[in-house]
Amino acid sequence: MEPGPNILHADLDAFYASVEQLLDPSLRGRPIAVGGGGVLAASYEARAFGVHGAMSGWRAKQLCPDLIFVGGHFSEYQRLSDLVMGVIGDFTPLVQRISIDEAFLDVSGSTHLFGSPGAIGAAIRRRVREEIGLPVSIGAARTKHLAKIASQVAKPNGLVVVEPARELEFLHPLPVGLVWGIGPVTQQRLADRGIYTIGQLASSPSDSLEHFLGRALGSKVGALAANVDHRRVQQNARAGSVGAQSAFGKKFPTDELLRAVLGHLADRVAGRLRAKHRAGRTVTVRVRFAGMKSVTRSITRGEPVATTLTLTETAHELVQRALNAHPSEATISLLAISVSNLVDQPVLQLELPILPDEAVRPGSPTGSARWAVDHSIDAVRRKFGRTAVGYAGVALSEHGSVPDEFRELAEHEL
DNA sequence: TCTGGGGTCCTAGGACCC
DNA sequence: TCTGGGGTCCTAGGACCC
Repeated sequence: MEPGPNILHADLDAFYASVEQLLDPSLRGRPIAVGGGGVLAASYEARAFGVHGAMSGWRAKQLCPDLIFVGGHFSEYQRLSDLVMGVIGDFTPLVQRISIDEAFLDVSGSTHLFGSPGAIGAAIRRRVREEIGLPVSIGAARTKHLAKIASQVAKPNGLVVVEPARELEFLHPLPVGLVWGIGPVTQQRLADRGIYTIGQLASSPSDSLEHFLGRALGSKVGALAANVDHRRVQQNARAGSVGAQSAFGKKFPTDELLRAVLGHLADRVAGRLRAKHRAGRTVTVRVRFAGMKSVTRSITRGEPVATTLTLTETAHELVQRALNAHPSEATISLLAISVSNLVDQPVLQLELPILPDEAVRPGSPTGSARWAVDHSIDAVRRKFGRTAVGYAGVALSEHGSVPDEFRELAEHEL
């Protein structure tokens, strides 16, 4: 007996923009973009004009002169997303939240209570629309991969159930770009070989697929074509890295610039690590040069890092290394810091005399003093907000055009 | 098409150990 | 002394996703 299409993928439609239209009824039915200088999210009315995320504001205005720009209501996004997840949680405890606007559900244990997967999908959509006021699209299938493709096909504001007997029939006419893991580069490579649909992909010899797609993607595609996707819906996986980046146009990498930007980035990253009671052994920096070419440098240490000063210093050394290796590049346009190889950093450890990242420099605080300073700053910020206090040259630096509240909340755009 | 920010996963080469 | 294979970790780059 065949298992039913018990995996659901729920995806909120144009999430940020839909929230803005919910909050301000005068925006409903009109082309809007969330963001100031650039478009972070566009309503479907705006997308009809070709406006999409990651587009500059003036370009969007060119395409759609009536476009209305609105600022973002960030805490509302999180609150409404939590409400939606709450509705979903009424139907099954097996929920894997992938991002602020997207989740997988396994309803195999719920069908005896709520009916078929299709009925559950319809009920979720109805409740989210009536109780919260947001459109959500849902795909249902036997596997996560297929359910996600189904929800993309269902957009906007639809429901698509892929019955097990009709999986290949559903899949084969669809464009290869819907396959998870096939982006613009691979899509172009496939197009060069005359492959545009998933059906064409499935019927090309698997060894040649692996040859030019790479083994990992090749076997993934093979598994999709053969409908053997064994990934389960998993609850709450923890992040494996924490990072931040800042783009600032072309600038000369003066020591002043490096200190200001890296200080700001390290402050964000280390603060988030501490908030999660985590620390990381590997520090990676990325430097992007004027021509969009970028390089990375990383170092892995014995002791995990979570203090702002140590992270700033480590990042500075790594960036210096990257710059030294490319003496012909005069200007840079982006800096990034990421910390990975994360370990738990129990609060208990804050009181031990020997503490992580004990790198000591003349005239600067020791490791334990750094922890103490960071935690005082964290505490004040929790009470009075981020800008209340910070390291000199960090709190007041205004590098990067994107306000901090916009960061961390990327919405997908298709 | 002039490009924002936070992540994941994979590959390949080299160092090092057994 | 030389050679070899396997495993693990680190580093750098790239593609992709939301």
